[in-house]
Amino acid sequence: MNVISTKNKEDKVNTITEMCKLFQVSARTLRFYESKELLFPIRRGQHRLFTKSDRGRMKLIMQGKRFGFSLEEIRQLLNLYNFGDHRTRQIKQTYQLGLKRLSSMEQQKKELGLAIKDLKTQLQLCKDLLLKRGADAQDL
Amino acid sequence: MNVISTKNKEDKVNTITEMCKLFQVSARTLRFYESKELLFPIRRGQHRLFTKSDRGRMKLIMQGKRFGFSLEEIRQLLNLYNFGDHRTRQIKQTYQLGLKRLSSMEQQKKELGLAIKDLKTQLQLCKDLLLKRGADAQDL
DNA sequence: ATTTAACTTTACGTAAACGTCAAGAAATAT
DNA sequence: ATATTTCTTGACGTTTACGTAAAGTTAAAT
Repeated sequence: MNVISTKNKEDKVNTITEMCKLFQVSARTLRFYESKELLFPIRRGQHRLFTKSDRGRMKLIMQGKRFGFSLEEIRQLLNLYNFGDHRTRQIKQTYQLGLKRLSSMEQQKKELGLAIKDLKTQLQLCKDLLLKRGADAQDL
Repeated sequence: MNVISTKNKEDKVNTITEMCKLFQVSARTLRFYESKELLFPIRRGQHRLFTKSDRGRMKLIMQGKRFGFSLEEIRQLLNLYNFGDHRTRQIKQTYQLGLKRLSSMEQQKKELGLAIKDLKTQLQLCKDLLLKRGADAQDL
Protein backbone atom coordinates (compact mmCIF):
# COMPACT_ATOMS: atom_id res chain seq x y z
CA MET A 1 0.00 0.00 0.00
CA ASN A 2 1.70 3.16 -1.18
CA VAL A 3 1.16 6.79 -0.33
CA ILE A 4 -0.84 7.56 -3.42
CA SER A 5 -3.44 4.88 -2.80
CA THR A 6 -6.17 6.15 -0.55
CA LYS A 7 -7.90 2.80 -0.57
CA ASN A 8 -8.57 1.16 2.75
CA LYS A 9 -11.28 -0.81 4.48
CA GLU A 10 -13.32 2.31 4.85
CA ASP A 11 -13.56 2.62 1.08
CA LYS A 12 -14.74 -0.90 0.55
CA VAL A 13 -18.07 -1.14 -1.20
CA ASN A 14 -20.48 -4.05 -1.28
CA THR A 15 -22.89 -5.30 -3.89
CA ILE A 16 -26.44 -5.86 -2.83
CA THR A 17 -26.04 -9.60 -2.39
CA GLU A 18 -22.97 -9.09 -0.24
CA MET A 19 -25.00 -6.78 1.95
CA CYS A 20 -27.76 -9.36 2.14
CA LYS A 21 -25.35 -11.92 3.51
CA LEU A 22 -23.68 -9.43 5.82
CA PHE A 23 -26.94 -8.45 7.50
CA GLN A 24 -29.16 -11.43 6.79
CA VAL A 25 -31.82 -9.45 4.98
CA SER A 26 -33.33 -9.64 1.50
CA ALA A 27 -32.39 -7.42 -1.43
CA ARG A 28 -35.95 -6.16 -1.33
CA THR A 29 -35.36 -4.97 2.20
CA LEU A 30 -32.24 -3.03 1.23
CA ARG A 31 -33.98 -1.39 -1.73
CA PHE A 32 -36.90 -0.64 0.51
CA TYR A 33 -34.65 1.05 3.05
CA GLU A 34 -33.10 3.09 0.27
CA SER A 35 -36.54 4.17 -0.92
CA LYS A 36 -37.32 5.24 2.63
CA GLU A 37 -34.04 7.16 2.79
CA LEU A 38 -32.39 5.06 5.43
CA LEU A 39 -29.60 4.02 3.08
CA PHE A 40 -27.83 5.90 0.29
CA PRO A 41 -25.88 3.46 -1.84
CA ILE A 42 -23.90 5.01 -4.68
CA ARG A 43 -24.40 3.86 -8.27
CA ARG A 44 -22.08 2.20 -10.72
CA GLY A 45 -24.27 2.43 -13.79
CA GLN A 46 -27.61 1.19 -12.55
CA HIS A 47 -26.19 -1.04 -9.88
CA ARG A 48 -26.02 -0.15 -6.22
CA LEU A 49 -22.81 -0.07 -4.24
CA PHE A 50 -23.08 0.10 -0.49
CA THR A 51 -20.39 2.02 1.32
CA LYS A 52 -19.01 1.99 4.83
CA SER A 53 -21.60 4.59 5.72
CA ASP A 54 -24.37 2.28 4.59
CA ARG A 55 -22.92 -0.56 6.59
CA GLY A 56 -22.85 1.60 9.67
CA ARG A 57 -26.41 2.69 9.07
CA MET A 58 -27.56 -0.87 8.58
CA LYS A 59 -26.05 -1.86 11.89
CA LEU A 60 -28.04 0.86 13.57
CA ILE A 61 -31.19 -0.04 11.68
CA MET A 62 -31.00 -3.65 12.79
CA GLN A 63 -30.32 -2.53 16.32
CA GLY A 64 -33.25 -0.15 16.31
CA LYS A 65 -35.57 -2.81 14.95
CA ARG A 66 -34.46 -5.21 17.63
CA PHE A 67 -35.52 -2.70 20.24
CA GLY A 68 -38.91 -2.16 18.68
CA PHE A 69 -38.44 1.19 16.97
CA SER A 70 -40.18 1.91 13.68
CA LEU A 71 -38.17 2.56 10.54
CA GLU A 72 -39.27 6.18 10.63
CA GLU A 73 -38.07 6.60 14.20
CA ILE A 74 -34.81 4.98 13.22
CA ARG A 75 -34.39 7.16 10.16
CA GLN A 76 -34.62 10.32 12.18
CA LEU A 77 -31.82 9.22 14.46
CA LEU A 78 -29.52 8.00 11.70
CA ASN A 79 -28.52 11.58 11.00
CA LEU A 80 -26.84 11.57 14.35
CA TYR A 81 -24.10 9.48 12.77
CA ASN A 82 -23.63 11.71 9.74
CA PHE A 83 -23.86 15.08 11.33
CA GLY A 84 -20.80 16.39 9.52
CA ASP A 85 -22.72 17.33 6.43
CA HIS A 86 -25.72 19.04 7.98
CA ARG A 87 -26.63 22.52 9.06
CA THR A 88 -26.16 23.42 12.70
CA ARG A 89 -29.89 23.88 13.10
CA GLN A 90 -30.50 20.35 11.84
CA ILE A 91 -27.82 18.85 14.05
CA LYS A 92 -29.27 20.53 17.10
CA GLN A 93 -32.64 18.95 16.43
CA THR A 94 -31.16 15.54 15.88
CA TYR A 95 -29.16 15.94 19.06
CA GLN A 96 -32.30 16.70 21.03
CA LEU A 97 -34.03 13.70 19.52
CA GLY A 98 -31.03 11.60 20.44
CA LEU A 99 -31.30 12.64 24.06
CA LYS A 100 -34.93 11.62 24.12
CA ARG A 101 -34.14 8.32 22.47
CA LEU A 102 -31.41 7.71 25.00
CA SER A 103 -33.71 8.19 27.95
CA SER A 104 -36.33 6.03 26.28
CA MET A 105 -33.80 3.27 25.84
CA GLU A 106 -32.60 3.56 29.40
CA GLN A 107 -36.19 3.34 30.59
CA GLN A 108 -36.73 0.32 28.40
CA LYS A 109 -33.65 -1.33 29.86
CA LYS A 110 -35.00 -0.80 33.36
CA GLU A 111 -38.39 -2.25 32.47
CA LEU A 112 -36.70 -5.12 30.72
CA GLY A 113 -34.85 -5.88 33.93
CA LEU A 114 -38.09 -5.98 35.88
CA ALA A 115 -39.82 -8.09 33.26
CA ILE A 116 -36.93 -10.53 33.37
CA LYS A 117 -37.25 -10.79 37.13
CA ASP A 118 -40.98 -11.45 36.84
CA LEU A 119 -40.47 -14.03 34.16
CA LYS A 120 -37.88 -15.81 36.29
CA THR A 121 -40.27 -15.95 39.23
CA GLN A 122 -43.05 -17.27 37.06
CA LEU A 123 -40.81 -19.88 35.51
CA GLN A 124 -39.81 -21.06 38.96
CA LEU A 125 -43.46 -21.44 39.98
CA CYS A 126 -44.08 -23.32 36.79
CA LYS A 127 -41.11 -25.57 37.38
CA ASP A 128 -42.25 -26.33 40.94
CA LEU A 129 -45.67 -27.34 39.69
CA LEU A 130 -44.19 -29.58 37.05
CA LEU A 131 -41.96 -31.30 39.58
CA LYS A 132 -44.86 -31.75 41.98
CA ARG A 133 -46.78 -33.35 39.14
CA GLY A 134 -43.96 -35.84 38.92
CA ALA A 135 -42.06 -34.44 35.99
CA ASP A 136 -38.53 -35.62 35.53
CA ALA A 137 -36.21 -32.87 36.69
CA GLN A 138 -33.91 -33.93 33.89
CA ASP A 139 -35.90 -32.48 31.02
CA LEU A 140 -36.52 -29.12 32.67
CA MET B 1 -66.03 -6.59 55.22
CA ASN B 2 -67.54 -9.65 56.86
CA VAL B 3 -66.67 -13.31 56.63
CA ILE B 4 -69.45 -14.19 54.25
CA SER B 5 -68.43 -11.67 51.64
CA THR B 6 -65.88 -13.13 49.30
CA LYS B 7 -65.55 -9.90 47.43
CA ASN B 8 -62.13 -8.35 47.23
CA LYS B 9 -59.93 -6.52 44.79
CA GLU B 10 -59.26 -9.74 42.95
CA ASP B 11 -62.93 -10.03 42.04
CA LYS B 12 -63.21 -6.57 40.65
CA VAL B 13 -64.28 -6.46 37.06
CA ASN B 14 -63.94 -3.61 34.59
CA THR B 15 -66.04 -2.45 31.71
CA ILE B 16 -64.33 -1.98 28.42
CA THR B 17 -63.98 1.78 28.81
CA GLU B 18 -62.45 1.36 32.22
CA MET B 19 -59.92 -0.97 30.71
CA CYS B 20 -59.22 1.54 27.97
CA LYS B 21 -58.34 4.16 30.53
CA LEU B 22 -56.37 1.74 32.66
CA PHE B 23 -54.11 0.69 29.82
CA GLN B 24 -54.37 3.60 27.43
CA VAL B 25 -55.65 1.55 24.53
CA SER B 26 -58.78 1.68 22.37
CA ALA B 27 -61.82 -0.54 22.78
CA ARG B 28 -61.06 -1.88 19.34
CA THR B 29 -57.70 -3.02 20.61
CA LEU B 30 -59.24 -4.90 23.54
CA ARG B 31 -61.80 -6.59 21.30
CA PHE B 32 -59.04 -7.39 18.87
CA TYR B 33 -56.98 -8.99 21.61
CA GLU B 34 -59.99 -11.05 22.65
CA SER B 35 -60.50 -12.22 19.07
CA LYS B 36 -56.87 -13.27 19.02
CA GLU B 37 -57.33 -15.11 22.32
CA LEU B 38 -55.05 -12.95 24.39
CA LEU B 39 -57.88 -11.85 26.65
CA PHE B 40 -60.94 -13.73 27.91
CA PRO B 41 -63.42 -11.25 29.36
CA ILE B 42 -66.57 -12.78 30.82
CA ARG B 43 -70.00 -11.67 29.63
CA ARG B 44 -72.84 -10.00 31.41
CA GLY B 45 -75.47 -10.32 28.72
CA GLN B 46 -73.67 -9.12 25.64
CA HIS B 47 -71.30 -6.83 27.48
CA ARG B 48 -67.72 -7.70 28.32
CA LEU B 49 -66.37 -7.69 31.83
CA PHE B 50 -62.64 -7.82 32.29
CA THR B 51 -61.35 -9.69 35.33
CA LYS B 52 -58.19 -9.59 37.35
CA SER B 53 -56.80 -12.24 35.03
CA ASP B 54 -57.41 -10.00 32.03
CA ARG B 55 -55.72 -7.11 33.79
CA GLY B 56 -52.71 -9.27 34.49
CA ARG B 57 -52.63 -10.42 30.90
CA MET B 58 -52.92 -6.87 29.62
CA LYS B 59 -49.95 -5.85 31.69
CA LEU B 60 -47.91 -8.60 30.11
CA ILE B 61 -49.17 -7.78 26.64
CA MET B 62 -48.14 -4.15 26.97
CA GLN B 63 -44.80 -5.23 28.33
CA GLY B 64 -44.26 -7.68 25.50
CA LYS B 65 -45.16 -5.07 22.92
CA ARG B 66 -42.74 -2.63 24.44
CA PHE B 67 -39.98 -5.13 23.95
CA GLY B 68 -40.86 -5.75 20.35
CA PHE B 69 -42.60 -9.12 20.57
CA SER B 70 -45.48 -9.91 18.25
CA LEU B 71 -48.95 -10.55 19.63
CA GLU B 72 -48.64 -14.19 18.66
CA GLU B 73 -45.37 -14.55 20.53
CA ILE B 74 -46.96 -12.86 23.50
CA ARG B 75 -50.04 -15.07 23.37
CA GLN B 76 -48.00 -18.22 23.61
CA LEU B 77 -46.28 -17.03 26.75
CA LEU B 78 -49.41 -15.79 28.46
CA ASN B 79 -50.28 -19.35 29.39
CA LEU B 80 -47.27 -19.28 31.65
CA TYR B 81 -49.33 -17.17 34.01
CA ASN B 82 -52.40 -19.42 33.97
CA PHE B 83 -50.77 -22.77 34.07
CA GLY B 84 -53.10 -24.05 36.79
CA ASP B 85 -55.77 -25.05 34.32
CA HIS B 86 -53.69 -26.79 31.71
CA ARG B 87 -52.44 -30.29 31.07
CA THR B 88 -48.94 -31.14 32.22
CA ARG B 89 -47.86 -31.65 28.63
CA GLN B 90 -48.99 -28.14 27.75
CA ILE B 91 -47.32 -26.59 30.76
CA LYS B 92 -44.05 -28.26 29.92
CA GLN B 93 -44.12 -26.74 26.46
CA THR B 94 -44.95 -23.30 27.76
CA TYR B 95 -42.18 -23.65 30.31
CA GLN B 96 -39.65 -24.45 27.60
CA LEU B 97 -40.85 -21.49 25.58
CA GLY B 98 -40.51 -19.32 28.67
CA LEU B 99 -36.90 -20.34 29.09
CA LYS B 100 -36.16 -19.36 25.52
CA ARG B 101 -37.96 -16.08 25.94
CA LEU B 102 -35.99 -15.40 29.07
CA SER B 103 -32.66 -15.88 27.36
CA SER B 104 -33.84 -13.77 24.45
CA MET B 105 -34.77 -10.98 26.81
CA GLU B 106 -31.48 -11.21 28.65
CA GLN B 107 -29.65 -11.02 25.35
CA GLN B 108 -31.73 -8.02 24.37
CA LYS B 109 -30.88 -6.31 27.62
CA LYS B 110 -27.20 -6.80 26.96
CA GLU B 111 -27.45 -5.41 23.45
CA LEU B 112 -29.52 -2.56 24.74
CA GLY B 113 -26.73 -1.72 27.14
CA LEU B 114 -24.20 -1.61 24.32
CA ALA B 115 -26.49 0.43 22.10
CA ILE B 116 -26.95 2.90 24.94
CA LYS B 117 -23.20 3.20 25.31
CA ASP B 118 -22.80 3.82 21.58
CA LEU B 119 -25.56 6.38 21.55
CA LYS B 120 -23.99 8.23 24.46
CA THR B 121 -20.66 8.39 22.66
CA GLN B 122 -22.29 9.64 19.51
CA LEU B 123 -24.26 12.24 21.41
CA GLN B 124 -21.07 13.49 23.01
CA LEU B 125 -19.39 13.87 19.61
CA CYS B 126 -22.44 15.68 18.38
CA LYS B 127 -22.43 17.97 21.39
CA ASP B 128 -18.74 18.79 20.92
CA LEU B 129 -19.35 19.75 17.32
CA LEU B 130 -22.26 21.97 18.27
CA LEU B 131 -20.20 23.74 20.92
CA LYS B 132 -17.32 24.18 18.50
CA ARG B 133 -19.74 25.73 16.08
CA GLY B 134 -20.55 28.20 18.76
CA ALA B 135 -23.76 26.80 20.12
CA ASP B 136 -24.88 27.99 23.49
CA ALA B 137 -24.12 25.27 26.00
CA GLN B 138 -27.31 26.31 27.75
CA ASP B 139 -29.74 24.81 25.28
CA LEU B 140 -27.95 21.47 25.01
C1' DA C 1 -20.56 -13.58 -29.22
C1' DT C 2 -23.60 -15.61 -26.48
C1' DT C 3 -25.11 -17.68 -22.39
C1' DT C 4 -25.61 -16.98 -17.62
C1' DA C 5 -25.81 -14.62 -13.43
C1' DA C 6 -26.66 -10.59 -10.92
C1' DC C 7 -29.08 -6.65 -10.88
C1' DT C 8 -32.71 -3.27 -12.08
C1' DT C 9 -37.58 -1.08 -11.92
C1' DT C 10 -42.51 -1.60 -11.66
C1' DA C 11 -46.24 -3.19 -9.49
C1' DC C 12 -49.39 -6.00 -7.19
C1' DG C 13 -49.84 -8.95 -2.81
C1' DT C 14 -49.66 -9.89 2.19
C1' DA C 15 -49.56 -10.17 7.34
C1' DA C 16 -49.86 -7.69 11.56
C1' DA C 17 -52.18 -4.50 14.28
C1' DC C 18 -55.22 -1.95 14.64
C1' DG C 19 -58.71 2.54 12.90
C1' DT C 20 -63.12 3.79 11.49
C1' DC C 21 -67.67 3.83 10.21
C1' DA C 22 -72.54 1.73 10.40
C1' DA C 23 -76.45 -0.15 12.55
C1' DG C 24 -78.47 -2.09 16.25
C1' DA C 25 -79.02 -3.69 21.38
C1' DA C 26 -78.74 -2.80 26.23
C1' DA C 27 -78.04 -0.21 30.28
C1' DT C 28 -78.43 4.25 32.65
C1' DA C 29 -80.24 8.75 33.52
C1' DT C 30 -83.95 11.93 33.80
C1' DA D 1 -91.21 6.13 29.28
C1' DT D 2 -87.99 8.09 26.67
C1' DA D 3 -83.63 10.03 25.76
C1' DT D 4 -78.83 9.31 26.17
C1' DT D 5 -74.86 6.79 26.76
C1' DT D 6 -72.36 2.66 26.43
C1' DC D 7 -71.72 -1.28 24.34
C1' DT D 8 -72.20 -4.78 20.64
C1' DT D 9 -71.05 -7.05 16.05
C1' DG D 10 -69.81 -6.70 11.38
C1' DA D 11 -67.07 -5.04 7.73
C1' DC D 12 -64.14 -2.30 5.09
C1' DG D 13 -59.88 0.87 5.41
C1' DT D 14 -55.01 2.00 6.73
C1' DT D 15 -50.13 1.83 7.89
C1' DT D 16 -45.86 -0.58 8.30
C1' DA D 17 -42.61 -3.56 6.46
C1' DC D 18 -41.70 -6.05 3.53
C1' DG D 19 -42.66 -10.63 -0.25
C1' DT D 20 -43.02 -11.93 -4.87
C1' DA D 21 -43.55 -12.15 -9.72
C1' DA D 22 -42.68 -9.95 -14.30
C1' DA D 23 -39.89 -8.00 -17.69
C1' DG D 24 -35.98 -5.75 -18.96
C1' DT D 25 -30.63 -4.34 -18.31
C1' DT D 26 -25.87 -4.92 -17.23
C1' DA D 27 -21.81 -7.46 -16.07
C1' DA D 28 -19.26 -11.81 -15.95
C1' DA D 29 -18.10 -16.25 -17.69
C1' DT D 30 -17.22 -19.36 -21.35
